[in-house]
Order: sequence, then C-alpha cells, then structure tokens
Amino acid sequence: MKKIISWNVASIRARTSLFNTLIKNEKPDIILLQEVKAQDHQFPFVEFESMGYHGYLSGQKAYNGVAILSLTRMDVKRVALDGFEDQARFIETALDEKTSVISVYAPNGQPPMNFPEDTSRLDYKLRWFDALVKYLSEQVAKGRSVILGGDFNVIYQDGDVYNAKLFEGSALIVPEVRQKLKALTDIPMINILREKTNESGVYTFWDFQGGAWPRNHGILLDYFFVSNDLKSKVKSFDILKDYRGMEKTSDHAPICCVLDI
DNA sequence: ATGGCGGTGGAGCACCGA
Repeated sequence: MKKIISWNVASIRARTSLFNTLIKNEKPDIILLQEVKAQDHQFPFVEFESMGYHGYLSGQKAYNGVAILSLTRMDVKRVALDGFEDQARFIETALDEKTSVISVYAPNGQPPMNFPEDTSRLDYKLRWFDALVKYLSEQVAKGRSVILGGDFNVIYQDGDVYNAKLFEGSALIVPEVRQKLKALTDIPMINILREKTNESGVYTFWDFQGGAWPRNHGILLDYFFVSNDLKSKVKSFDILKDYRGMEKTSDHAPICCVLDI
C-alpha cells in the first residue's frame, strides 16, 4: 500500500514549516512537488533525508521546478520532456522495474500583462502537453505502469471554477487546452478524482488575492492520473483542504491518494 | 482577474502565478 501526495508548494523554501507538518501528519510514502522554485544547491535534500526521504529534483532558478520524494530509493528516469529542457516541469522516477512515478507542472500559458496579444506562452503550453501525451502513450504502449500527479493548469469543466465567465478566453480554460487534458484520458490514463466523483465545486487552488479562500473562490487544477492497469488498485483520493487554511501556506492544497501496490 | 497576495532575485521594483 502506498500513500502518495502531490502538492504545488509555490516555493519549497517558503514552505519549510508547513511541509514538515504535512509529513508528520500524513506520513506519505511518496510526495510529488511542483513549483519548488529552487536549484540543486537551494533544495533541502539534507532536511528531507533526516525525515527519511530520498529526494529527486528537476530544478531551475526562481521559477517552476518539480521534485519527487520517496521513503524508498528510486532511480531518476527523466528530468524533462524532449524539447522542453528550458523549463523544469517534468520529472520521472522508477518505483520498480515496471512502474514510473511522474510529477508535472504544466505551463500556465497566460500572456504577459503588458502584451496581452502574445500567444507564445499558450503555444508553449499546447506543445508541452502534446509532448506529455506522446511520451505517456509510448510508455503505456510499452507496458509500463504510470502514476502521474501534479498541477495541470487546466479548467476542464465550467463547474471546476467558482465563476467560469471570469475566465473566458484565458489559457486555463480555452477549448484547445481542455482538449489536451482529454487527450490524457484518451491514452487512456485514469483520472482518479473523476473516477470517484463528477461533482462541481471541487477545488484544489484558491488565489492568495481577493479573499479567494474565505469566499471559496477556487479552481480545480491538480490531479492524479494512473495507467489503466492500476485502475483497480486505487483505494482512496482526497484533497487535503485544511492545509490551504494554515499559516504560511501555498495557494494550492495538497492532494492525496492511496494505491494498493 | 487584479492595486489590494506571495514568492524570487538581488538590492529597486520587475516579473510570475491563475
């Protein structure tokens, strides 16, 4: 049995205290991190080791950065999708000879505020997703088991955001982006949350601004997917909302699943 | 949905996030 947590921490260095609380309370076997915003020398490998975790990082200065922590030693298989080495948004480790664990931080894709007609970031996002879907398809076709978690930066249905009208035309919600998330399920990869429920108003992100948390102005952005062979192994899924309400928190809540593997 | 938050970098304020 493996308990796996995925969390967009919005800087690992700023989250030290709350992250220790999470580990102490939840005792996960594996942790997928996104937006760690750290390079190798800034990442707290030593602290994680003292808590019993091996750490694997695809790091970068100031932005992005994904990591995997594990109680058991793993081998790093891949630290970027081919052609997307410039932004640290993908890391894959091997749990055993057949099973991959992958942490992803999808590009946001919104244009810069001072250049709203610029589509280069959205283009990058769409191409990054194409590379992700292609890579996962190849791995599944080879018979690998895949456990994928992270921040996908897609509002898949109108009910996945507190007010879809406000996001019309944004890079989180446009049809081309929604189609990329659907392409993942077409591989097929199993969306663990949506196996459990199809209800609206389920969120994993609440903006720091505008009182989004107390008003429950949330967005569903974080997911776990597993390859079809692991579908029957899924025992539970939860959004650990409490952590969004704690001191010095991230704007994302951790998500948690238990797999009978 | 941005002035209003929170983080990084590098020492001011620009840039990024969603």
